[in-house]
This record gives sequence, structure tokens and C-alpha cells, in this order.
Amino acid sequence: MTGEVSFLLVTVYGLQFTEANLSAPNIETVASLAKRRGFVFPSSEIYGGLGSAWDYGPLGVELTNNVKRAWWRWLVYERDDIEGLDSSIILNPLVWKYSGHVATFNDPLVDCKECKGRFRADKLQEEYDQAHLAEGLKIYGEGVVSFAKSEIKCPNCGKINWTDVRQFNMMLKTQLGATAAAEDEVDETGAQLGGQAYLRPETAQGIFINFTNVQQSMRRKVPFGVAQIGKSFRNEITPGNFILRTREFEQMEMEYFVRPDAEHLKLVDYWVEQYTDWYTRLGISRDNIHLHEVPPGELAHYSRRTVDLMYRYFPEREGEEARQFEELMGIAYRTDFDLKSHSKNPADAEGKRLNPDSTEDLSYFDEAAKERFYPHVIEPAAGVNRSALAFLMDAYTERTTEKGEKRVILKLHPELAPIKVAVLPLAKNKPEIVGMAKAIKRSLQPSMRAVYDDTGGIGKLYARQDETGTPACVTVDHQSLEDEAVTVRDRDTWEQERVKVADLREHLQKRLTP
RNA sequence: GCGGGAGUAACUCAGUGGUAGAGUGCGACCUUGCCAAGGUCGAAGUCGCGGGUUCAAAUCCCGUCUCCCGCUCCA
Repeated sequence: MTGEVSFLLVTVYGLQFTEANLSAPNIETVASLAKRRGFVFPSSEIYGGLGSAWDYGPLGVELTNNVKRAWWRWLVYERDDIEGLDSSIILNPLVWKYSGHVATFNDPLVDCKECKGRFRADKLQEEYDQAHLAEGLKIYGEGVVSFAKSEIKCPNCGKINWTDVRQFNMMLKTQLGATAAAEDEVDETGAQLGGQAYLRPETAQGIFINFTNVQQSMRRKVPFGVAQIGKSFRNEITPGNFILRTREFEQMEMEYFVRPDAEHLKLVDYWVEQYTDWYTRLGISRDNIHLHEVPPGELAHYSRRTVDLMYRYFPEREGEEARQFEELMGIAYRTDFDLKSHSKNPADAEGKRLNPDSTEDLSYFDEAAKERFYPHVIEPAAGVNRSALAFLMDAYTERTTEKGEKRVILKLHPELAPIKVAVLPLAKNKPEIVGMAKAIKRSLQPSMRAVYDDTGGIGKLYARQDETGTPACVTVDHQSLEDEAVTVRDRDTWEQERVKVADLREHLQKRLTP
């Protein structure tokens, strides 16, 4: 059957090509295509740029919008147990105090003056302490990092010549209103209050503090989830790798609330499977996804188990295969840590409230079981930008034509493709043909993203559309004027089909929803 | 922050003291009409910025800014 089809292709259209198995372009190749074709531009370029900030061009914004829409439809519309939310980026600073971000998003850093290596002071201290414990020695100054006098050696060069320890807070700060007088007001935990505010480092907290609002207003029973898409900000020490790690990024997060006695660890596996399916259904090949169980010692402060979906962003890296993978998204079991932390009721052994600032208790009353509890949370957190990059990389294909020319084809899933159809006139000097092509484009554009292009020969026009992932091209020729039919050409197979103009929209819509 | 690399046309780059260049792309016209065709013409750069040396600086010197890669963190 397949043989017959390709035979037809070759005899009818006289086309031949060989497709390079380039499922593995590097980031640089894709970044260059992305810039050339209007997906992603370096931000603030005319002022010399700004490190690791990127602007999404006309095609890029279509792609990221499509990724977000696909995700939202999948979770919020096609399931019965998830609601949507859009919380604000700037929240009361107390949210970050009680979420633990003020304390734990502070990384103490030291540099070795000898070899210029940079390390996290707390981690070095911990290793040092553990090594001493193992030798049966006492630990001096536990928890106090004093590198200037310490015996801690640089793991890199073995010398002891440290800079001072500097605090590096990952949260971006900003100033609210005319409250600068209270600017340096600090509470006992070191949280800066007053006019100090933070740009959120994750969207999750906006969901937790709205847990009761969503549950009550939508009359939800546990288990249920809340999904949110939005920008987050982290003052990364070292951003880089194109849009993979940026200080401003967009997240698609979902908090799934369950009973405390639910099988949490299995639920992590369930969502790992769901997301793996989602990514592969939209075009990521399974071979390029690698599951990573985060070791207990490396878990975030709120997590008891985390599994990362890693994508093969660096196929060119040699050595251990794991080096080729970088995090695409993570699925974390956050326990009841967040809901409890933001609630006014929990108290310590002496009856002292753990959160004296909260005015609400975010516990949940289960009517059926007649019990009150803090729901536990499973959180799949995905990056929009990282996802878009993975989709671009996996779609990138190179094909060599029979003339030996290299053509790039972006085999994006039709749901993600920035442009769904391009209408092209075969002869741009014939006003009737041009007029008909433009009219067809206009008739399609209310139902799908359509473009018209006549600035080149037909081969160049096809090549352009292939490179930006347009699934279908519609070509109007002389014959079209007679028979009211056009040629529909497929991006992946280059196969052509004659379709009546009257049936065109329906035909294309069928193609776009495989 | 430290180390390395790099800033010349929209893009990729050449140009090492003497009139600012190429390919691609872009625009117009002619020709052609199903997989990046050909021709003619054209627009486009204060050579990152500031200072110095020199008769003369994209080029040499000093300063400065920015980007990229590596060292830690995460979506």
C-alpha cells in the first residue's frame, strides 16, 4: 500500500526526495531558523539587547498561543475535574514569606579566588559537615557559613581562598506605590515588608491562596484541580540556551487537590503518563523524552517526590546520554505544605499559631466522610517557552531534493502550526488568478489562520511555507478559473490533491484535526 | 561575579592604516509557470559607543557598553 502511494507520487508529480533523519537539530540551528522566520527575536536588540530576554514574533506568538490553547483545552475543557484561574503576578509579600520562597529562594554563593569556580555555600557546608560526621568528628559552627576561616576546600582545585558569602535572592523585587518609607522594614525571618513586593517566581501560589474561592464558587468536591497559565520571574544567576532558561518565562501549572489518604505517589505516576501522552500526541517523539526521578536530597523545599520530564535539547552532547536532556516540566507531590502554610489555624505544640498573618483557613470539609482536612497536592508544572522549543526542535526536518538542494520542513502538529493554510497564485501576472486567490484567502481567514503570498515562484513559495510549518498550501492556477477547483498540497508528503473551492474549507478543517 | 569568544547592510560573514565589500534576503520591471528558475535595475551600513595616536583608523592604543559560551539554579 505504502509502495503504491509513493509510486503514484513519483509518477504523477515527478518528485523525488530523501529525508535526512534529522530528528536531532541543535538549539542553535532552531534558534537561527526562529529568528530568520519571525518566531523569536532577541529582545531590545536596537539597544544592544538584554541578556536572555526574547520577543516572540508574528509566528512565535501564534505558536505559543497554540501551545497554551492546546493545553487549556486538554485539561480544562476535555476533563471534568479541572477549573481555570488567572491570578495576579504581584501578590501580598506575605504570600512569599509563608510559601517559604523568601527563605529558600535565597542562595548563598561563594567564589573560589584560585580557580574562579562558583559554589553554593550551604551545599559545601553540608558536604563538609557530613564528611566530618562520617569520620566521627564534631561539627563546629553548624549552620554557620564562615568561609574566610573555614577548612572547607574548593572541590575544584582543593585550595582554600574564598570570597565572602553573598546572598542571591532568586525573586525579582519591585516597589509598590508611595510606601518607600517602609521600604527597609524587615521582619524576624528576614522578609522585607513595607513597599517591597515581588514578581511571582511561580504561578502556583496564586492557586493555593484561591483554593477556597474556587472550591466554593464552583461547588467542587475534592479531588479536583485548578489550572493556570501565566508569566513568572526568577532572577537566575545564569540564564541561557536561547529560550530554555530566561528570567521572565511563562508557566502552565495545575494544582490537583486530593484527600490526604490518596495514593499520592501513584498520582505522580498518573500525571507523568498523562503529560507524556500529551507531548507525544502533539508531535514530540517518545525517544526524546526521558523521565527523571529527582533524588530525595535535591527535592525543592515543598516537595516529597518529583519526577521531571526531560527533553533531548542537546543531542550534540557526547558521552553519557543523560547529558543530552534538560528539564521540560516537573511533576511534584507538594503534600499539604502550601495550603497549611497559608492557613490561620495550624499551631505548634504550645498552641502558638504558625501563621499569625492569615485570616483564613484553607482546609476542606468532606461532607460525605464528615471530616475536615488540608488537601494534598499533585502539581504538574510545565514551561510554555520550553515546550515551544521542544516542539520546534522535534518538528525540524531536513530534506534533500532530487536536485540536491537542502530544504527545511517544520513538521509541527497542525494544532500548533502558526499558519494553517497559505493561498498561492501560480501566475501572479494574471489578475483573475490573483483575485481568485485573494478571495479564497479572505473566505478562509475567519475559520483558520490563513496567508496569501505571491512574492516568488511557486517552488520558493512552497519552500517558505514548509520552513514555517504551514500544513497546507492552496494553489490557484489557470484551470481554477474554469473548473472552480484548486490544488491542495501537503507539507509532509508534498502530495497534491484537486479540491473544489466550494468544499475547500471543510476539506482543510478535516486535515487540520487529524 | 570570574574566564573565554564576538560586535561591519535585515541575515551570514570578508575586509589588519589609504574611496565600505560579497552572498543571501528585500523592492521594481521583464520573462516563466507546480516544488528555493533567469535577466536588468535599485534601496540599504555615522563599521557597538567614547576618547587617543596619525596627513589618514572598521583596522593600532586606552576606556566603556552589549551579546554568546562555560561555572550555580529551575519551568
